[in-house]
Amino acid sequence: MERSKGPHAPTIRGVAERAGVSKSLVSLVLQGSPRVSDAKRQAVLEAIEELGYRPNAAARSLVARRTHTVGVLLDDLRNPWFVELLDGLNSVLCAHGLRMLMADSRLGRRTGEDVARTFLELRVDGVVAVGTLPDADTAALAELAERLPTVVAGSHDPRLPGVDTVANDDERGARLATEHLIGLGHRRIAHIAGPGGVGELRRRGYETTMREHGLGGELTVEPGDGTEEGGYRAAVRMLGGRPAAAPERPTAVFAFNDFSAVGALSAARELGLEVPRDLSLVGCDNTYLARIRHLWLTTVDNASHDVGRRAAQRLLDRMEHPARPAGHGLAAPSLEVRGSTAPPPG
Amino acid sequence: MERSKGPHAPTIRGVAERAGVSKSLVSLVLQGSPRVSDAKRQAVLEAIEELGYRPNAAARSLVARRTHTVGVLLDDLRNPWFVELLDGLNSVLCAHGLRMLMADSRLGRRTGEDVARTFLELRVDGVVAVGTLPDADTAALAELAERLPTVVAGSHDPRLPGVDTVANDDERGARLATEHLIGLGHRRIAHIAGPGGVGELRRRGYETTMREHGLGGELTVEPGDGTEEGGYRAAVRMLGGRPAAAPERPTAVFAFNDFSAVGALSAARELGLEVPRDLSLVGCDNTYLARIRHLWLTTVDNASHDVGRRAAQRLLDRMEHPARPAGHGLAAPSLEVRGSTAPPPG
DNA sequence: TGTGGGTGTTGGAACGGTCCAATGCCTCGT
DNA sequence: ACGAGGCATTGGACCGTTCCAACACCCACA
Repeated sequence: MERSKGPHAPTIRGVAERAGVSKSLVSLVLQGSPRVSDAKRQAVLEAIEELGYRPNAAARSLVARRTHTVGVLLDDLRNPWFVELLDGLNSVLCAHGLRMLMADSRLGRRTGEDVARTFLELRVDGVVAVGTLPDADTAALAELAERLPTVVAGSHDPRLPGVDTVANDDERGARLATEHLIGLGHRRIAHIAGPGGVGELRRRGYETTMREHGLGGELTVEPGDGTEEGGYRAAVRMLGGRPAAAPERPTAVFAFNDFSAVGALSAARELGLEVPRDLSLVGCDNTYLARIRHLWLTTVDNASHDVGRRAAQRLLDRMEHPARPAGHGLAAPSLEVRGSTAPPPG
Repeated sequence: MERSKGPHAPTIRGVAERAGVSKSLVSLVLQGSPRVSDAKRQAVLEAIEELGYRPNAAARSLVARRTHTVGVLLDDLRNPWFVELLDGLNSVLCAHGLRMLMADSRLGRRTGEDVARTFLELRVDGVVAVGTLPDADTAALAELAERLPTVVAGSHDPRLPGVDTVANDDERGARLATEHLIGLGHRRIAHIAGPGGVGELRRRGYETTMREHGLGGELTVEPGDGTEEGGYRAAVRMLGGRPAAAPERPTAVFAFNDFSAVGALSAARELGLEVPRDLSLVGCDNTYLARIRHLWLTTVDNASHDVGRRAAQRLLDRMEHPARPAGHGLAAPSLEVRGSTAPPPG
């Protein structure tokens, strides 16, 4: 761990010496204080430029007790809808001079690193947990929430005291999808379910809508796990082993997410069903998978960018008023109609 | 004496007081020094537990002159192959007690320089730039590289003095793909090109291999931009307007990446060509797109995980020996044969 | 001519750790 | 019996910044 003996990074003292002023004055210039004479300000700025001085964030945050950094806890970077949400988060946080420290709890777990501990040691100003976290991390999040302003984005749980949540209205999104299919004339509409609280909400939205339209007798729910493989298997169970024209076969499927829907798409093709002629298919999340023209899925857009922006707002709010009771926001989803839905055959 | 502004986070002094020892001893315990009596160690650990003490990373790094943090500069989080690479990076860095601070230079677009400034102010111990950066950021990277250990991962340029690079061997990957197609019996093999230095290398690999097999006369290169849309258009230009059985129509296409390949897939279907019966298709990057059974692309796996691991190794190396001349590593790609390639028709 | 208030500038005390030299104590060899 | 040496423990200097109280200085005013 030997350090090169070369000159260390210049400090405020070095700048002061070079400009022929005290370090306090340099500090004032850095903070844009108006009570500095133009001559000295100029001298200081020149010295900074010449030395290539950069303030040391660690020293600064040590005395200021603020790091201007927000910890972002991700479940899995591989999930494409995260990116939209992060973009929304970032735009608002950036505008308020905060930076994001991202940690993928899945990447971290492999090496046994405790992400929560890292955030605490770094004294981040707040934490945003994105998506549904594995149960193991819920305890860690609870511990974080006791000490730091914390917001959950893109998921409704865990509902912890003092933790705001901002999510898309999953139940309403499921309703939009189901109503779209009913509007096209479908009656035998099945659902491929997904895991977690989000999965439950989407299933409930589907079931409620079906019942409201007098289709309670047509309810079909196959469990899935939110992966393409899971969607494929669920679809095979649902559609396979029956002749294509069997009267009880579903004519439409609403899947938990785009991955599941794409799995179902493959299953349909293998079973000789053409989408959307023989089978309509709706996904969820409007990931770029759904935008691929070879797939071109009708899907529910759940306004992730907006969720991210609102989560950031909540966090800023909570940083200013730590004691305020937790709020729970919902963003309005919309339906993105593409090529995987059509009226039922016949 | 004491600020009565509320309960600040406990410090090492608070722990010391509670355990009835000096702050120095607490520090020794925290560092796992063997020269501490069991009794006092126990007392200190209990005090830490009771107070919920966490060391302050800022204070620590202030004196240690190390932050144990590596800045990761991303071009675009949306690009799925990044994730594999990050995973590889993370595994090695974590194992050496370093954490990653990720910054998407596109998210903070207005400020390519700003990301660099942030990294400098935070005094990160090193920087990893992932992928091909936009030109605007190259200057910022050069400035960073002058002051910090810097490694470029997943791209061959920019080649800056003192900057190591680790990338996959793009030329060799293209060679693997082309040879696979030639081995199946194809002769009229076209290429959909991509942007940047990587695009050039892959094109060169394709061209060289074709010539080596006496197929220099069959070279066909259509420009693309690495997107699905670009791949689609290139394929339409290449295949459209000719009867399916035209003797000069390519029987196989090697695309710059999986996105382009998927675009080409859609174009083929629209033109009534069945893949792989009428047209073979090879992508590149082995993203999870290629793994979707509905697409099931033969593709080049460019060992991103390995690239990430090796980039981390380089960085660790450079952090210890800052003056060592820059090295340029290549990871060996492999071919992942799936369902989009077959012998040519007839 | 003294008083008072603003204005520009400064030294020094934090902030929360690490590290080093110095301390006191205990054991051991001679 | 006594100094040497090892060991556990401690105070204090330091890292690079911000902030505050104190300081000269100048000008207006009584």
